[in-house]
Amino acid sequence: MPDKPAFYVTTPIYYVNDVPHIGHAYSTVGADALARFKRMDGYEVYFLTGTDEHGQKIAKTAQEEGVTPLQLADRVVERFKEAWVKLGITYDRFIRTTDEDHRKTAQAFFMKVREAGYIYKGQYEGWYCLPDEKFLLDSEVEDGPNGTKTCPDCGRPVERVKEENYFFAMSKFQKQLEKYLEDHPEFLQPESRKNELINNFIKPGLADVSITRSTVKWGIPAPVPEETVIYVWFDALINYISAIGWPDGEKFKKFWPADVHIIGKDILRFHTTIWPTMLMAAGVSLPKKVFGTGYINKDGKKMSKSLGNVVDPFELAATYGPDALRYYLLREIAFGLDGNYTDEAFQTRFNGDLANDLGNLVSRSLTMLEKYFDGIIPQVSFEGDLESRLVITARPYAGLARKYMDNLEFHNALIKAWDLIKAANKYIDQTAPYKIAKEGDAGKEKLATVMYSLMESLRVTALSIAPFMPFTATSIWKQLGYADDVHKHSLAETEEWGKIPVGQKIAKGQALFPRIEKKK
RNA sequence: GGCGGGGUAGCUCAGUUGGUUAGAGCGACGGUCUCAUAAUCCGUAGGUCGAGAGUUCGAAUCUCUCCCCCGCUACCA
Repeated sequence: MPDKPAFYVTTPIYYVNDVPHIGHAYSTVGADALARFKRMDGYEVYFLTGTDEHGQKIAKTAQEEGVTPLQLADRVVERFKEAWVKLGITYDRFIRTTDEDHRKTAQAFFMKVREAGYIYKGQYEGWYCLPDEKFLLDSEVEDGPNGTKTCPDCGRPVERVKEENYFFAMSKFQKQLEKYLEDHPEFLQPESRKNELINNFIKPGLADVSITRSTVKWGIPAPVPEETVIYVWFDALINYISAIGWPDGEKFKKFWPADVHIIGKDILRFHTTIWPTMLMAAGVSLPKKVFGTGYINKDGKKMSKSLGNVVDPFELAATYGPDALRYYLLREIAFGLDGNYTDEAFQTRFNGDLANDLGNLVSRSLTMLEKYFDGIIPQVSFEGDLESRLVITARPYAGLARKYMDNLEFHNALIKAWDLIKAANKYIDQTAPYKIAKEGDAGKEKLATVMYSLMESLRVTALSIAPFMPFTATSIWKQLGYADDVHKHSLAETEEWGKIPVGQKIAKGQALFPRIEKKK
């Protein structure tokens, strides 16, 4: 078997201090659509997701709940895994930063960077709140009376302390990083965030970062004589290579460098400063692309627990189906921009695009095939202009979708997939098979052509939407009478016309997307 | 304050390197078919392209000034 080209996509590893929410669902669904698309397009894909489990916050939350940090993490991890099953996420590995191989790799990576001379001992200076046993940043402390500083949590005065820590000499990679960004314009995406990052963080100068914490206990022990743990970010970022067996695992050799790290815009910074310079320090090549997604607002406002306007994606998926949620996220919002969720927009997308356009097309087409040909796909007898128009609509999809998917423009790929759906609805109107049917035997050949063309349209549609709406694609595929798995088929098959087997018996099912009755 | 991104039909947005009457979807209005989830399909809607000035034979698209909105400016993940 010839070697397939490799494709490696990652999501962020989610911090287990919070249960899965729509932001997690968004980036993960996007990564999944991309992974599925690439698989269908002939790539050997490795799709990584997981959880980030170390750090002071986790330790604190666990303590408050009277469990160990690991117990807390175990519980939240289950929530994530369940969530991803429900949304049809096809990850290859769910990595946890508490996994043994990750811990070892993180330590080895630390050693490697240290041996390379980029880790040194230094003084970390900052504010410390003694009662809370907590380090605070300059930006976190608040002004107290007489020029003193106070703790934002408890209001008590903080003191200036020094801690001996290990530092990563990020500043040494200033020039190298700037050059890399210049030479690789596609590295930092979306474009709109690029200057923001470069001007704010990179050009002003990279500062060395303290990468050990002796006051934090919950973390990976640093491979140094002192008792101290590796700073969570240094630990977490390494997941992308520990998951595939850096430095000499087979998977690492095959899949690294990653094709794209999909992340939230809030952590774009870490992925375009610390991460690339860490890799430079260790002599590892850099990922090809880092893509920051936007936030999803509710009714134009930031979602927050205090506002009580948090949208539960899993409730939506349970009510309207996982594909309705996936479709909304990928079609309504341009990946990379901030998006908005409203019940109205969801309903409009659902009824308009899914129920009326797609669901109804499947329904009306299969019903007619049952009525006119007992559900058996007839031999096509001729092809006219109207049929050619369907073919012409279907054929360019694969090429355009490849281009869009490489730029993570999911919404554009979906718009193109809908071209055929719309064209097929129009085709029915233009050919009016229900009228031909009344002509009896005289129109039989013509009717066969129309019905065959419709089945072909559905076949191509099922393949086109499979990466985005896997459950729906499977349902259409089965209704078309196929016994195998639509997801095992290839994107290239959308470019061919006339593949659905004559004589195949369809099996019409229930409505794919029952219309949502208007509220209010 | 600094840096960045935007202001285009009622709403959400497209508008490549400046070039004929500025586009799509949704909504609205009118019409049509009847296979279908009262779905589809067709037509209509006329927005000073934030404001002003400039460059040009010609600008939504380039330059300048101004107004408004948003994001980033944290060794928290």
